[in-house]
Amino acid sequence: MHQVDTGTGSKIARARAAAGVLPLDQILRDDCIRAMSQLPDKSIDCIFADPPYNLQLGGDLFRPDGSQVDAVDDDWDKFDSYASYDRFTQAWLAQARRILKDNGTIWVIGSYHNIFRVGSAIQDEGFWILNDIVWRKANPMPNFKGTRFTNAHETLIWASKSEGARYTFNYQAMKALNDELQMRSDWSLPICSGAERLKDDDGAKAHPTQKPEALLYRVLLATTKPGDVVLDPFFGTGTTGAVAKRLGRRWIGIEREPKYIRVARERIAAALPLDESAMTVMPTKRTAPRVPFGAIVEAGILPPGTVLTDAKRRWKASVRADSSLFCESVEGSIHKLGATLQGAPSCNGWTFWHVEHEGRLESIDTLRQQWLAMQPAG
Amino acid sequence: MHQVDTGTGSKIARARAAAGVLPLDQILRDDCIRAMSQLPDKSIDCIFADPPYNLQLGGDLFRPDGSQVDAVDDDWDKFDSYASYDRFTQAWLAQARRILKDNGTIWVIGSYHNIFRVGSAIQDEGFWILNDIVWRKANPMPNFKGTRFTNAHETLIWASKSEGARYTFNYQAMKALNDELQMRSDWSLPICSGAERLKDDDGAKAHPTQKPEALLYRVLLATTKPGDVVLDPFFGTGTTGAVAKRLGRRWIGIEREPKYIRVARERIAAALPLDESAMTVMPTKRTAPRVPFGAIVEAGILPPGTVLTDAKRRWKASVRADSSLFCESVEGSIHKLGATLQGAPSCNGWTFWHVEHEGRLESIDTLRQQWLAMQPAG
DNA sequence: GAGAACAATGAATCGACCC
DNA sequence: CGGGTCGATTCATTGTTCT
Repeated sequence: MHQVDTGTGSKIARARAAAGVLPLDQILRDDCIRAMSQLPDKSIDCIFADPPYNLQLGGDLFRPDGSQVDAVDDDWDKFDSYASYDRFTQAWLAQARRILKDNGTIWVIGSYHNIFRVGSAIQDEGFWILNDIVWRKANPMPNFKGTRFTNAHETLIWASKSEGARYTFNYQAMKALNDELQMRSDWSLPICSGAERLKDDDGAKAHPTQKPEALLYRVLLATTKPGDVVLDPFFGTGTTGAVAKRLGRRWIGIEREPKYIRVARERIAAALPLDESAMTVMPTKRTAPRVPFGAIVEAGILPPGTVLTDAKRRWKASVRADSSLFCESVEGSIHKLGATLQGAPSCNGWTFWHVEHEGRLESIDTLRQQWLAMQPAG
Repeated sequence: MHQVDTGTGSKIARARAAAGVLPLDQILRDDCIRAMSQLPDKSIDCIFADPPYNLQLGGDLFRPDGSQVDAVDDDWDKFDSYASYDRFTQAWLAQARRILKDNGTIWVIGSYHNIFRVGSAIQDEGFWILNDIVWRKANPMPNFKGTRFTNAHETLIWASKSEGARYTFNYQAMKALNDELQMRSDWSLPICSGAERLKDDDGAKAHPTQKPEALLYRVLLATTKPGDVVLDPFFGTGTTGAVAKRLGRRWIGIEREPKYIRVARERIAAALPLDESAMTVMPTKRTAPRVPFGAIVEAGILPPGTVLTDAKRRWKASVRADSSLFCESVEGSIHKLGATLQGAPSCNGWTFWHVEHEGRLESIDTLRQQWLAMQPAG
């Protein structure tokens, strides 16, 4: 039997759960599968799950400046094999499915390490995938060794219990949140840092994978109603609980680590429910789109092989397939090469380089304007 | 035996394939599994696959009892259907793996309908996922009913054949394409439309899921070298072939539908290869020729006794005749001493050490460039 | 006190080559 | 295979210290 960790009243809560009454707004200190197994059938409106990713990291990783990356090396993320991870996934999803209401939905977040296993298991359990959502990280950690693309996103799966289910989707709320445009399946949000990031007494991060509240805010606002019961079987430091409380949803958290529970309990106690009016607005920072010169080349506006020149035709350079320029034996980006040729510390390649067009020179910055005008909004 | 569909010379090409010579720059009109099964082991540098996600196709080929399945079959529930799709996926991935070179990589694109099955199968076959890439569609089709988030992206998986493989990744080229910032795992590109979208004589789109050339452009530029052999087992109307030809890569396409083959062949014939100079990309510095520091000293560019310092002049070290450095009681190579002094695990001595030149500090890396420029070609 | 410079850090499957 | 050496490699944001 799980232990209801509410500080007071845990025996009462346990008895209630056994009697089919939900332990609302509480953290259950237990293994998630065992804790879920004690909750009644079809009693939960929405499940948000952030399971271990099974990262399978190798040795230590150092930044170019020599500092070491603080990796996720916790025991809870270690599995012997894909098969063992799959068994774990199937087991907790089966319980999740049992306790979910027929019109409830489930969210699971993961990365390429685990999300394909999780997605397959969700389908195999009979859930019906409604969307996969990409959380595009505004400020991801770079790839320090230059060996791959910067791993700049995580994936969420949103699924109903079955194909025909009548799930909750607050279409208008999402549209309002997105400047009256339909909310898309890619969400650009910063990672959790700064004041929001929970710290231990010694200043170290309290949990290695704390999710931003803005992410949960959007999830719960989109797919639950006020008063709905939201369960998070991998509660950690309680982002789901804090946001649920703010949005006037009921919540249940399951977490094994007393350390995380302590932090979560304090945090949620301090969270203030929002006014009804405040619930519809959540300022999201918008960043102006940066146009890489490469986009102009990829789009075929300025094909590789095109010759560029400066305004006074002192230098000529050719565009290459990767949008770098070369001029005799020198090469580099539009900015770098412009700087090198002039012997300047820096150079705005957009205004420096020109292309012959109808007999006269045209700055490539005008091409950038054209390209921007061609782009659909969003 | 597949049929080599080149218009002329198909018998010759078939004979060559059987003899272990690849049917380069050709479309094989055949089922993809059978066609791949006739290609030699470890012969392909890169595979790009856009497998179908309509589940009938899996059933069409792999229903357990061998019978044919129509588009809609009530007896054919979704679990049988997933199993069938998984068998199909496993079968073509196994062939793909066999014909892929040990240092080759595979790309697969899909949506939430199939990508989780495919990703799991990729891992189960022993491939090692390097990245998952999100193609963020700049102009997706809206969700007309307002029942879900606008499905505004597709997912690509990029994987090497095994964990330790030395795959091709043109890091600097990608960085150049993204205005000197690391290329991220989310790519914002418009969907294929307008003049690029291939049409039948009656004006209908020639293929339902034609991919934009810009997507393949980035894929091939990032993870293949000129002359590499790229295989597309679901060739469709030949986007992979057209871009491969443009970028100076060899290609092999496999496609069953004569209608698509006809369109693809015309399209690729019309594609123009880039000049070799335009095809060149920023070199990865890891493959640049190595210059021993001793050569700089021997050449008299930096005579023994010269004093070097780091950029912030925190340390001073003297060059000895054997090109080692010493600083007080410590000594070592330019790299080792830099690491030791900083207390870092490693250090690039070329960029760490500087020399006073005309009143300002100059990195010894510029001396390396000078020395390289002095050397006779070859 | 304002602003500049510096330091810290985030779910990461993060090198190549010779002996 | 292990061990040693060369030497390639980071972006956005937040917080702290210095001028």
